[in-house]
Amino acid sequence: MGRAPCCSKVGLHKGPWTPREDALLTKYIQAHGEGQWRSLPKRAGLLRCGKSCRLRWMNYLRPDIKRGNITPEEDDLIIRMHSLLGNRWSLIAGRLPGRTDNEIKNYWNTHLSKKLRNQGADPKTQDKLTEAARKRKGKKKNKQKKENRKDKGSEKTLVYLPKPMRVNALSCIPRSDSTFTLDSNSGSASTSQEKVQSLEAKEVNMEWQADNDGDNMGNIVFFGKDHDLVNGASYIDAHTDHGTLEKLYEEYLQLLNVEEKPDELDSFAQSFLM
DNA sequence: AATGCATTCAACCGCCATGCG
DNA sequence: TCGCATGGCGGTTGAATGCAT
Repeated sequence: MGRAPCCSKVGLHKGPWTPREDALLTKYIQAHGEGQWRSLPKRAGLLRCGKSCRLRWMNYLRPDIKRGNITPEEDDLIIRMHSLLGNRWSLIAGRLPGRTDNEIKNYWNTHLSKKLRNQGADPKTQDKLTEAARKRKGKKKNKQKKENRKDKGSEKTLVYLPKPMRVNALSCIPRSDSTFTLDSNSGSASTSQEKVQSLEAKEVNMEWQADNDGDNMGNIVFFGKDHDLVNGASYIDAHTDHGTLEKLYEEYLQLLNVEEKPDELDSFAQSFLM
């Protein structure tokens, strides 16, 4: 006997959503907000699994979804982010406002992996963080690895975190008022230890102010709690998507510093992925 | 026009993490 | 500490569509 399914499958609709179902779901969420996915279908009058509702909303119906082709700049960023993060689609998506993890995953599988292959690169070997990601996931296959890591002792590798920004997939997408909060850590302590402690202690709420007169991403500026610029380098004044995306990627490179600090990569990955 | 193969992407599935009682 | 409910993630599937013959 396994675990009970997330919802009763009996009598539930499957497959493509109808416009009516979309309308019901959208209307309900607009009125009551997201969450309580398990009970949502019943309350919304939908014969769907809660997970299906959530997926439909997250990947398709949300008003802030950016439809349309992936731009070359996004394309480039996805490739490079993937080289750093591996198949962490939600994390990658979090850095591409308006894009969903599913969309990026599909785009990777259909376009980019092929593109890389054509260029003579192995799409799979790109992901330097895949191992760390797998460990985090704690899937059965890797449980032994996880145990081994435990056995190495409780010593926690210190991680140098210049100015990591934790941006989840949702928070990265501008709300209708174009202002939303990001979680970020601001690190300015002098030693690694202090940095980590400082980073853990400080949660700087940042606002992403994006003007609305153009695309989803216009000029973007990060502010600290008191609307001061955070850490100087966190200031992004990008007049193009590419500028913003490039900046984000540069930060990742800086954070990872893969070649020079290989031992720290995994720890960083862990902390970053938390 | 008909057929078969290739590609795309929305949706599903199973698993894991987290929060709560 | 344990078990359950729920949310979230990544891998996979399959229907729809495009394209070549």
